Amino acid sequence: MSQELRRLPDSELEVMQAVWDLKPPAERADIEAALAAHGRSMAQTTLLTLLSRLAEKGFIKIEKSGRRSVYVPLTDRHAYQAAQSRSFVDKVFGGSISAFAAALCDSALTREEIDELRRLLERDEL
Amino acid sequence: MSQELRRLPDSELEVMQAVWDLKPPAERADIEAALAAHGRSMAQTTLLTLLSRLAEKGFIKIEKSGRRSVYVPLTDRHAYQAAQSRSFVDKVFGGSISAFAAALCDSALTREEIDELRRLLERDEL
DNA sequence: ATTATTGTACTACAATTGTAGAGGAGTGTT
DNA sequence: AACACTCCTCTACAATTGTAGTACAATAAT
Repeated sequence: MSQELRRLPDSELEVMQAVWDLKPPAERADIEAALAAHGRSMAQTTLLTLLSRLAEKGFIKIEKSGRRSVYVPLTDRHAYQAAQSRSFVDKVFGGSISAFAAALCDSALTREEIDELRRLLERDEL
Repeated sequence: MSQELRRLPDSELEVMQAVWDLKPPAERADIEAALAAHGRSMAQTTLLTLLSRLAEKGFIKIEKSGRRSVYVPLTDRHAYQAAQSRSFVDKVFGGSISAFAAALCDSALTREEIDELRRLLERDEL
């Protein structure tokens, strides 16, 4: 399964998010559009470089579909998010949940977001 | 105040955490010990390099105290934690609190930690 | 004084990250 | 067929990051 799910650098993560957002047989143009929709633009070759790095890291698989290539995610977004969340709390808060909670309340999240988070955590608790 | 509080690379963050942990006139040996206490060891010169990088980035100030140098934090740990939390939720969850909550419940935190977090958020909500 | 020890500043270097140009292989156009 | 347009693979390169050796200054030990 998820051997390590190492942290992806910002640019690669942005591309990966686009790949996860799209329905699997995603082509370069689709990914480009998805990124653009988020106000993120880069040279085509830059995007292709990032995609090959993601493939090297085992996050996606690049399949040849004639001339074109299609990019298929090999990792689970939720698994990645969970792993990174754990590692984030450990690295930034030394694993302290109370410090984490304090930061969220402090200024990381708005009051509305905190309310929402609390509600969601309660619901999931059932 | 907090101009940007850019994300620190892992190694620098570990050192910064040690500096934050110690009472302000921290000497290299203290920081070294604090790191060791967390099972983290590195060559003295490596530590010094990281400290100067932290100084370059404005996170600490290096003061000469005779032969020795003392390392003083210039940034607030809580501000850093809050800023990084916000940026983490944005980058990893696209700003979605519900996705964030799901990840925490999923496997990022243990059930006990989730309980604790929920309790803390509720209390802070008052 | 002479030498050993300590503490820090510099220099070094490979790996990673962000970005993109150059160039070759198909495809569509005329 | 010849040219233009696409798309992708390679190569490139500066900045950042992780780590540490060298070298020099000051202090302590003999």
